[in-house]
Amino acid sequence: MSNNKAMTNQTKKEYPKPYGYTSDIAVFTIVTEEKEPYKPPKMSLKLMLIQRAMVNAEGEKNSEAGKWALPGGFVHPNESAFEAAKRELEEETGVKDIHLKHYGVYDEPGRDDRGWVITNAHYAIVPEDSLIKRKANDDAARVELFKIDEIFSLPLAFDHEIIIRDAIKEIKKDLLQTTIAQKFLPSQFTYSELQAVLLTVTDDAAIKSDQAFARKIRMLPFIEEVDGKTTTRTSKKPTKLYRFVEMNVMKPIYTARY
Amino acid sequence: MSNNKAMTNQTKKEYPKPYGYTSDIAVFTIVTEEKEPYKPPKMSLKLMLIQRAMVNAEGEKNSEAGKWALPGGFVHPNESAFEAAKRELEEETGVKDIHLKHYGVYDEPGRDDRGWVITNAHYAIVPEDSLIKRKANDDAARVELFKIDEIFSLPLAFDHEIIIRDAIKEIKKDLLQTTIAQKFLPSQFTYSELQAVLLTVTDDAAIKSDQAFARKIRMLPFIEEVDGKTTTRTSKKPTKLYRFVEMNVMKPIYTARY
DNA sequence: AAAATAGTGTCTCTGAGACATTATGCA
DNA sequence: TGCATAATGTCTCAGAGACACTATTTT
Repeated sequence: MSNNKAMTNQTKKEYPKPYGYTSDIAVFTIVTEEKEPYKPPKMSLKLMLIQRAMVNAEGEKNSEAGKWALPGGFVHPNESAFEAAKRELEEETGVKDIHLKHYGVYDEPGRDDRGWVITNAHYAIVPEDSLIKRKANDDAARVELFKIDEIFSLPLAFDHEIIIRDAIKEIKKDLLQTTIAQKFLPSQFTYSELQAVLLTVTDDAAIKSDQAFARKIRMLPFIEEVDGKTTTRTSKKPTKLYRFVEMNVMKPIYTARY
Repeated sequence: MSNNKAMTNQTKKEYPKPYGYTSDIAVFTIVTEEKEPYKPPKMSLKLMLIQRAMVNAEGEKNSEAGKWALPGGFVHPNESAFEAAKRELEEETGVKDIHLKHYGVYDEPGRDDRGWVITNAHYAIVPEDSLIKRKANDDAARVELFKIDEIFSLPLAFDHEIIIRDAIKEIKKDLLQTTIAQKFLPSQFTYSELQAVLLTVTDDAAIKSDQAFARKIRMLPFIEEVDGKTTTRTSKKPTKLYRFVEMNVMKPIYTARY
């Protein structure tokens, strides 16, 4: 705000106010598909969706009943949308200190039939087990984890299709361009575990190749070897463990390698 | 939105509605500081700010009077915040088809003394000359272009300090990580012109070095040589011209060079 | 011994970076 | 001629990528 003209207009004209202000959260987890002993994991990126009830508390037919939607809710006036997302996520999953990122605003007129409702979209990364717990807590609403390629054959509520598409784009970008992959991993991990996470969103040959990736990981400035410690959880041969180092990574594309 | 519980709560409880919904725009331009014939340009990134009037149309003292602020205004109910930003920018500068990007939402309770006002922040990239034109059009409000390092010694209105800090961070990131640098350049440009744009936001040795950059530009997949054409606007020796190629760039940091 | 994953040795090739040199055309 | 900018030649070095091979441990 705060253009002079807009300001003076506003104080007399009283522009219409939005009807509602909400927060939605795309809750992602990476599930380990096959985990046999001494095997590197096969992982798969999944999104949590909630099926809307057929009727509301008054027994009236719910809008968008039966369709799948992102968890979320109204922002309280004493909090920001980000705080609301954090609160709602905690109510849903019982997990605190979760990686949460705002990635978009959806305010197209007509996107919600209840009126002018603005929503802030966030994505969250949660460990698989906290979602399983949640599911047990609340069997009233149907909660499911879906693989990325299953989602768009479901009936989705409101404009959640586009919100979910954007969430997927965002998390894929962030997984490859930032160090958030660590949020899906134990604090100490093997090269093949990091590789499995990255392979959920990329086909890049340099990441696919085991040897190439095992070599590469040691020269990444934001990853360091955990001295001496090994694990056998991914192979029979004891394997080196790595950890992320706190660091801001920012390589210009103009100096990258192609 | 659309958690079942939140939904039913809301339809009876009528959560408080925001008082206002606004759009702010951080308008950036890159001005050519010295331009002698046959010289590569020295460029500098600047941000447009508006000084708030002392009194409003009713003659009352304006809130945050005299302080510097981003242009912006209230979102109309028949448009999105992005459209509002586009409209307001056009009203300000008279320029259409401008690069505009949403980068943040500011909704902390108490950020605006008029009440619960949510603002969407965008940044825009406009050619230098359109801002000069605008300045001439409207001498009622003081409009100035400031260098990045001058901004934070100014008195800034509302929470615009943090909004501007984020804008600068965002545009710096985008300049180095995407191909938006082209928005500051003519459609055909020399290596030293692109270099000058990038040097407004980075010190990277590989970009600073003339020879290194001149070589590098030819192997960037998203830039191609304009065959045969040359210009002498940056040197006495005729210089090759380049253009951007439409392309999605996305190199994982895990395969970058360090 | 067989199987499976981790990790290294080695070779080739590309490109980064540094430095020197050449090319061009104005003043 | 002198100068400034553009562009190339050349050398060295690091690392990518491919392939083969070794290492470790379980069954």
